Amino acid sequence: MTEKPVRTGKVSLAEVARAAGVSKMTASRVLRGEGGYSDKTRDKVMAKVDLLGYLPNRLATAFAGGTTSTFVGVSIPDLGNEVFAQVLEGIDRKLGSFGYQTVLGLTQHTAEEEESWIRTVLSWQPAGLIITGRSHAPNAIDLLKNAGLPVVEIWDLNSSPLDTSVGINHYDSGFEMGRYLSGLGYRALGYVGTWHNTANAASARLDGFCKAVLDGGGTVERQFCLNDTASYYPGYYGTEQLLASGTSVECIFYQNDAMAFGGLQYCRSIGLEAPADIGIAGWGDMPIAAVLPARLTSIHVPHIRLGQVAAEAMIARLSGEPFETARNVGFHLIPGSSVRRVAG
Amino acid sequence: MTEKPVRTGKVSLAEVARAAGVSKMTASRVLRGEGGYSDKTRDKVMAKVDLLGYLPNRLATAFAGGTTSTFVGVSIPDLGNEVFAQVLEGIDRKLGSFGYQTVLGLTQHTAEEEESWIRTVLSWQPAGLIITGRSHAPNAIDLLKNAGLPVVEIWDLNSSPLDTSVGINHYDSGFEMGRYLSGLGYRALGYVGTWHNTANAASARLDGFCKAVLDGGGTVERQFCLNDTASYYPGYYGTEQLLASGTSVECIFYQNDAMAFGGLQYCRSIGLEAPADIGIAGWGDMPIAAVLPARLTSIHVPHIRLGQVAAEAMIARLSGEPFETARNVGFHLIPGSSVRRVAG
DNA sequence: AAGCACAAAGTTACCGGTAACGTAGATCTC
DNA sequence: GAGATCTACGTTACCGGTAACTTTGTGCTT
Repeated sequence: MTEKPVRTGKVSLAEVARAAGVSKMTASRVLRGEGGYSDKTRDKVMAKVDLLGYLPNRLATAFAGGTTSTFVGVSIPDLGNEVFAQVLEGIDRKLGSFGYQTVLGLTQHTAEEEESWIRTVLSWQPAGLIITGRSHAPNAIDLLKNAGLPVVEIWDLNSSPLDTSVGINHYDSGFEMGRYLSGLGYRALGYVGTWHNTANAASARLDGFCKAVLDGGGTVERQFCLNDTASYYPGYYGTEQLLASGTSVECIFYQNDAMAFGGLQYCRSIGLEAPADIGIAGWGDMPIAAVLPARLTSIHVPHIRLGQVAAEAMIARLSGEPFETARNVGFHLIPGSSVRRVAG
Repeated sequence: MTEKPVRTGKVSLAEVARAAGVSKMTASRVLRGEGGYSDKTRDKVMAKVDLLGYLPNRLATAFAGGTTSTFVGVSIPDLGNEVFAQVLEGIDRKLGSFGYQTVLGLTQHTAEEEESWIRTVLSWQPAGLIITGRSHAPNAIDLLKNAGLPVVEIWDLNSSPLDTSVGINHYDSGFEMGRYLSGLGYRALGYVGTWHNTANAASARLDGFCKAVLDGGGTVERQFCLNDTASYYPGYYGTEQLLASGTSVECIFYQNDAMAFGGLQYCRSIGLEAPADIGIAGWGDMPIAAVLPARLTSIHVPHIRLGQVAAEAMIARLSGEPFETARNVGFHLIPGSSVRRVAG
């Protein structure tokens, strides 16, 4: 049995200090580079750190100092929707580069899941929370207010947020799409999206869209896929349902590009081509749009950037630096060629 | 100035106990439902918990009891690749339902990022770690071994893992695709993927693929997109590069379905249709495949289930229950109609 | 050579819970 | 009715760090 040079199991600061022949406090100072020790002492301590494979216990540090942890709780509805995955990627990369860790929570689009997650994650004394959406359970709001930590609400811009909001105005983006399609002459419009029992950004888009279409004298036929992820197949299936409902539709607006692509494929499968036979509009300018032969009419949103800005907002709040109450990262309409001008 | 009923800021167990007129220990017992207190005492304590809005400090609990935390570190290369997003979703949902929290780490496909993340996350005393891939930095391996906690390596099945492995045999999946395409008569094959400076599952697939193709007397022309996310556009662009290289290629195997779709679109843009003019094969059976007019030849992998099983493995290890050293969740080839039988 | 400033340590107490053990009073047993 | 047992608590110590304070030693002034 040969003795291993590196110890298994936990090595505490006290053991390092004992091995180096100094006090815990001196070892602590060395490890934090705080100063107040000689070069010789530093070398002695660091040598033992390496030898013993010491890993600091951040739990103890966070707990002891009253200094907050480096956790940031991030809640996202689901990851099946590429858009949210990108936002999360933007957040985690930026947070990570500043030494913070993302504690993930998938809320499945329900306020109850969100509340329960908030309760749990708060009990871990996070530095702050980034949560998706602006509508929360009343209890959740109380929890967040009482916690007294930075809260960044993302996605749907909230001009009077709990703390800080980063996102875009989804209502406006829907409205702009509605106005654009109305302007092209479309009157009989359709909408295909998913439905979760929550007021969310997608429903805000739909509201804005309907307002613009109705203002223009048109109508909107809606089709929802219940409790589904806003991905390709629900777009395909939802379109089938919508077209089977009997009402004639000249142009369909989808919850996002993935659903729009699914819809495009369904239309093609029954011999309808866009934009000749039917108009197709998506939302989000998702990666797939870049490879389609005809540019998909959509709304461009800087997803990754949105995540990064949310993380920057969190870091600013944690450093005590100022940050706007509401930061709009903006969107713009991409006309595309999956719709066309039609006779009013 | 009206007094608010609910206190802001932190309320400690000691304060609750004092308010209820009992000792900290009794309050602690009530909160944990451990027994050893009267109904009257329970009610008194719970009333104060509600009144003061007490939230337990799990940091202190985890720190104190020596009981491990409920954090599970999960490292994933990136989220731009839908496949990983789905795996993560499977993991987080399952972990969450057992009361564990996911601490996310995006390693950007580099062993250095992974090592630095492992070091950081270990210092938070997680209950366990789920990490993607089987090749790690030597230091990272030491860290994991010394940490003495459950480690589940996912994605690329490892028959002699650090601890537990959950995944599929990527080499075999590539081999099977290679054999299938060879069997159809394809000899001049192409591969389009991304390249990161790490031995990863995708390169194992390519190795298996090449072996099978070479065994069948064929050749493989490779095209890599450096440091890119395996998504639609790199597939499009990589195909352009491959076809521009001059060598003639009858059929292209892609790193995944998203890239295959990108490739399909590029081919179409230059007048090549699959399977008539060129064969196209993907990998992963991603959501988009469900809405394409011609079934994409691919390898089906149960992504979400893989994540769930990984989480189950972790939970089993944490509960001290047995779990296989290596659990193969399996794959199967989907013949599809984006390839065809050709003259040998 | 006494006095002082400062560098380089060590000591003590504490963060918020929980394990382990102690104890007073009620109930049971024979 | 004395001892045994049980219930319902309270006390103490500790987890692994760090803040705040104290002590020791060294060199420099004057």
